[in-house]
Order: sequence, then C-alpha cells, then structure tokens
Amino acid sequence: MIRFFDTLRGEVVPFEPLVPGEVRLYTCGPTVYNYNHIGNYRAYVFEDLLKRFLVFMGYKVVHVMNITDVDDKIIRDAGAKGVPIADFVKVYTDAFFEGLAALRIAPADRYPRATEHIPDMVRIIQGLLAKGYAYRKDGSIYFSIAKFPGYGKLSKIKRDELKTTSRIGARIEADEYEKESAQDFALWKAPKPGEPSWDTALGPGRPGWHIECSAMSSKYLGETFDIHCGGVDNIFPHHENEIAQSEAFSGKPFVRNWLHCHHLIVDGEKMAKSKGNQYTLADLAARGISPVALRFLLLGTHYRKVLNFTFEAVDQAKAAVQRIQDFAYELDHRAFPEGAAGPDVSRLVAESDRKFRQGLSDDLNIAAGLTAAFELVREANALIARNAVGKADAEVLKAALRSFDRVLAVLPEAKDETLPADLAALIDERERVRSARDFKRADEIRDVLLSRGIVLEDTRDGVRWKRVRQ
RNA sequence: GGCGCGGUACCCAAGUGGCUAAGGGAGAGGUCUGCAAAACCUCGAUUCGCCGGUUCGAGUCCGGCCCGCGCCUCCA
Repeated sequence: MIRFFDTLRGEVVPFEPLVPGEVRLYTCGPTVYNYNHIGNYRAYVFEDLLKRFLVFMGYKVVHVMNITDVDDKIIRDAGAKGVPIADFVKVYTDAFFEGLAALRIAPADRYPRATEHIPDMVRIIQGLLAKGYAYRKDGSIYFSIAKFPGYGKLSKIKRDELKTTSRIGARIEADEYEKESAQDFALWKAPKPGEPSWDTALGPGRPGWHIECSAMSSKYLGETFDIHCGGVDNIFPHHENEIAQSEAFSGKPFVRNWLHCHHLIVDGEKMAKSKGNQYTLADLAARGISPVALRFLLLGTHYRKVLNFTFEAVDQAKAAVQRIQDFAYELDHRAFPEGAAGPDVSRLVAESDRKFRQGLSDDLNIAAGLTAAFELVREANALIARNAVGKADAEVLKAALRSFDRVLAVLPEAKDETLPADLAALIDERERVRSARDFKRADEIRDVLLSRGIVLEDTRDGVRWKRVRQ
C-alpha cells in the first residue's frame, strides 16, 4: 500500500486514486521571468520522483505542469529590459525545459500556458460572480474569502487571524487596497497602461495569479483530481486560493492529495540574491558539477525535510552515483562464465526489489529506497568477487538495476560510446609498452587520458576505459 | 504572535518502544594489481541536542529547556 503525507489532512494517509490504476497529477510550474535556481529544481526533481515511482508501481499517470507566462514580475522585468513579453518569456521557458532534460526529469503530458487559457479562466470567474463569491471593484474582480467557509483549511490559517498575524513589518492596512477585505485576492486585474490586457466578457484586463491553476488543472484533469504538488511556500496563499476558487465554482472537492516539498538552503542559509548563493544549473555547470550528481543530491533528501546544499554534499552525491554507474559498467563489460541464474542472485534481486518498493511506498522514503538499491550493488559485487555470478545471473542483475533506474534515473543513457581515434591509439600504445614493461611511458599515457576524462582499468580480461566527469 | 520542519558518527542520512542504531560519502588497515582504478574483507556512534518523567525496557512516548531553519499575499 502506498502512503503519502497529505498537507490538507496533516498526516500520512493511504493513497487511493479516484480512478483505480490512474493518477491525475498537477504540479506547479515556473513563472518564467528568470532562470530557475536549484531550489526550484529541487521541487521538480521531487515531483519527478513521485511520478516515476507511481509509474514504476504500475499506475498510468497523467501529468500537467503549468507555465506562468504573465504576471507582475514578468511585466516589470520585460518592461525594464524593453523586450516584448513573448520574447522575454521564451528565453526562460527554453532554459527551464533544458534544465528539466539535464536533470532527467520525465516530461509532463502537457505544459499549458496561462496566456493560452484566458477563456477558461474567464468562464470560472463568471461563474464565481454569478454565485456571489466574487465582486467587482474599479475594473478588477476579487474573490471574497468571507464567502468561502473552508478558507484556511490547507494552510491552517484562521480567517479572523489573518489581519493580525501577518509577519511583523508586513502588516497590511485594509485601506491600502481597493478591496472589501484586505485578504481578498484578485481574480482579474483591471488594465493599466503599458501592461498586457485581454478583451473579454469580463471587460479588459489580465488574470490574477491563482486562477490559471484552477482553470488549467480542471480543464485537463477534471474538477477533482488526485495529486497537486508544489513548494511549501505555495501552501499559502496560492494553493489556499486555488481551493477556494475551484471548490466555490465546482462545488466539488478540488484535490485529493496535496504534496508539498520543503525548501533548499545553501550552507545552512536561505538562498538570496544578496548572498550570491542562488545557484542556477549554469552556475553549477561552470563549476564542473554534473547534472546527474545534482539530481542524485536533490533526490537524496526526503521531500518534507529542508535540504542543505553544500559543495561537499555534491561531491558525495557524485561518488554515490559513480558507485552505481560502475556497477552497471561491470555488468556490461565483465566476461561472466556461462550458466543459468542461481538462487543467490534471484533471492538478492527479489529482496532488494521488495525493500525498494516498500521504502518508497512509505511516503517516498528515498533513504530506504536507496538502501535497497545499494544493497543490490554491494551484495552483487560480493558475489562477483567470489566468482558466483554467471552470464544469466548478470542479466538478472542488469534488469534489476535498470528497474530501479526507472525511478532513480542516474545510469548513463546510451552505451557503445566510441572513443576518439587518437585516444584509442594511445590505449593501444600503452598496451604495447606495458607488455614491454615500460611502465613509465604506460603511466604517462594513463595521465594523458585522465586529463581527457578517461580512466583506464587493467583487468584480468584486458584493459578497459570509462569516462569520468570532473 | 500563528503554522510547520529539524537537531542521530567527520559529512549526508534512515530508524518513531525491545535482536548487535540502516545505507552512502570520507577515513584507517588488508586482499588483488607493475603501479593504479574498480571491487571485496575488516574497523568505525556503549550512543541518538540538554534535563527530568513514564516503562521490565526509549533515539523512539510525556513534560520542560536550548539551538537551527522555513512559511505567514504572489518566492519551489
């Protein structure tokens, strides 16, 4: 049985999708006004783990992730640069998708854009007006949270405390706003000069932030769907407001399971532009950090815990990934004796598979999952060292490792990589001088290859090479 | 002030009442090797932020305290 922590209920609960065997998943995507930093990607990697695990467990997953391509910051920053919004947004949207691919995040089924769903949002806002949940004020339309009794149920905030419990220094004076209540939020914003505006049945203007997710999730996943994810910072106000809008409009429960990922900090401190620790993938690439090592690092801390990013932890993640990759390499390249699969390997594979499933089924306990995966690696290596693994065993182990990797996604994609001719020639030369016992020259060649990212291993079956990332 | 997460070996990180406190990294010793690499074997917390309490028994439950971090109107 799979169990997840549900933010709304505040406890770990059995996971039961609305339609057996199928999971409808909505994950909050980026607002494309800047390059994503590793904190953003932590959330996406967590969602990838969730989705890959569900697929691994046999579910069909329909995954939708929004792209917010109109909002205050986009308008502000595009304006400051003097760039058309469409061009401005494209740069960061493209970078976002590159980042997903680099981190081996399995693509969603759809990436709906806010600007392409204005009519869907208008329809919901019209409905909310008709039902009395929304009101007009100076060309804008607001949602009245007083009309929605369940307001605050996700974030555990009591409506009457909202006014007084705001962070010190950030209190909101009701009269600064043109709303009936300071806590009401905008569904539709009146047009302003220089801002994008749509002419709709509501009048001219642009959508508020929250309404897009209500519109696009219900359009593609239904008015009630299984899982909605995001960072903890989205709990309030974003997801709280989504619930209010969606449930007020449809009269049905919006989401069955809310999963929120905690934040990433760097060297024990919150990321901040002023601290210069808001790393992007490009920043890390410039330091020679491979995306797969980063993926493993982001994956390795349970999603409901704060992840402390350090460069030491990156090195450790890299070493751990290397261990798994080396094991796969061994299975692919070692000359195993002929023979049928033996009971030791079968038992090992069955046991680690059981632990892997059981671990991740427990609210995505990734540590338990990784323990199972490393158990397979360690025990199989021990059997190999004792010469107890035949060809058929190796195939069974390979299949098991590939199976885990459907979730972890850290193994090299394609093999059969060919070595540049000059490097291949060097390896041949080294073999010649080695048999002539000219070890000085042999070691020189090894150093040359290492500087090109190639490690040589002399085995009983001959020399072999592999690539290492710096 | 409200809501929430966490303090377990040098580092990362499981474990939520009971066999010898997972796993990974780093480290030490050994096997193998021309030397390496990889792999394997061995070692590594009498102890789980601190103080009380409950219990035959607590890292695990209860109370108190200390420390770190996050969210509280648009930041994943």
